[in-house]
Amino acid sequence: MSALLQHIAQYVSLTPVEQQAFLGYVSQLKLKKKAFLYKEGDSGDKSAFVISGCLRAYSIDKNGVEHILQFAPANWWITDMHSLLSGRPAKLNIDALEDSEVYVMTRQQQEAMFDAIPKMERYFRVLLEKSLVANRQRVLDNMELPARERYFNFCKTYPGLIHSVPQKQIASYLGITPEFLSKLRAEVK
Amino acid sequence: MSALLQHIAQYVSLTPVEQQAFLGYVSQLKLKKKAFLYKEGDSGDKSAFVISGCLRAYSIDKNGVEHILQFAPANWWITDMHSLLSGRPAKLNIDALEDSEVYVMTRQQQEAMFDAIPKMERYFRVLLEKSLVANRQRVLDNMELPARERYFNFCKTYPGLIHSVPQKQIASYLGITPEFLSKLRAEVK
DNA sequence: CGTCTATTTGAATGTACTCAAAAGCGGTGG
DNA sequence: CCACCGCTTTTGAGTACATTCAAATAGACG
Repeated sequence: MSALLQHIAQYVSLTPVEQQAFLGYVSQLKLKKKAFLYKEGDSGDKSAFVISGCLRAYSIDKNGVEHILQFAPANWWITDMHSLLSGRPAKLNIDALEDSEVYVMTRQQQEAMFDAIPKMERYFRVLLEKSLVANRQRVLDNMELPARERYFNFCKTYPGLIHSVPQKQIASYLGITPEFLSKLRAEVK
Repeated sequence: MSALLQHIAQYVSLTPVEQQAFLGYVSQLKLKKKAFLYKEGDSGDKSAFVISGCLRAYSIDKNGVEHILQFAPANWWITDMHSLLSGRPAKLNIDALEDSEVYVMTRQQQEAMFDAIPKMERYFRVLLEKSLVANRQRVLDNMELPARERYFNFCKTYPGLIHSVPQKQIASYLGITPEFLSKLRAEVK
């Protein structure tokens, strides 16, 4: 059974017919390491559910520095939500950190899907609630904690990622420079 | 007609019967300036929709410093979503910046309401999408922009708040000290 | 009015950044 | 299979943005 249907089943119970119908609104896609789902300026009207592998969403600031907004390991959704809602070109880049397999759903498909399977409103409503909690906590952490403690928190929260993604990218997620993260790590040892 | 029903009508159309039913799940409350909806440690199992006035949600860090996570002027929802979802005691404080009037809905009422009026899933799903966009942008802004530009952005985004809330609190929202905000403002003039 | 809080200003400090260079590591091709 | 190339990580020195602490001034509210 599809990893996505299993994930959905944690939040709402769909009938077999609804499950089949749902799968009609998504398509499957393989992304090689470093391949993009989309880049800044592209359409960005889709979201992806990661079956295996890991994606990331990041922006590039006016000095050319990358800032990672989100990592998406297996069973996570990832999208440039601003672009998805507004229909405007993406401001984020989304690419694969390793060979990955994802489901893709366009905003059009999603909207049609909501009309066809109203129960799915709840699934996304609940996921959005959880995302919002995590993002708000991240805002607070950035205000309350020094980089050192944000790094410790990251290690606790994403133990899997620490060994699979370059430090440079963890620094980028934490909002600090790779040099500074290196120094933090040095003083811990 | 209630400000809340008007707000809902922007996203989903309820029948008069559903509207009446909906009002059965909320209660109205007046908050004097500085009165709390709840404090850290309290139950926090409710959200509020601001009819008039303005509320704020903030946490207090281990040094006793306040960090404002959200302002809620008229027509905004505000809650400690983490507490709301987990059922655990609030980590945020929510109080009124001025005399305010709000609708209050407990999580229990909300869940019963979702079962009774499934259309309302969409209303909250859409609001959550918008909140998430705003929060993710805030995370990025904190990483990409110096305090000076975050302040300018704030002025553009919340022109109404600048004149009605103390600078101290704007600094707290921006993640800087009131002294530093004062210096930023001085060098602009 | 008088008191309490918010804001301003200044000096000293600290956390994190920039720039530069060296060392480590991984992948790729000869 | 090893050598080389490019990218990541480390280390160091100098710098900048923002904080802390302190004191003076200005404002708001009873």
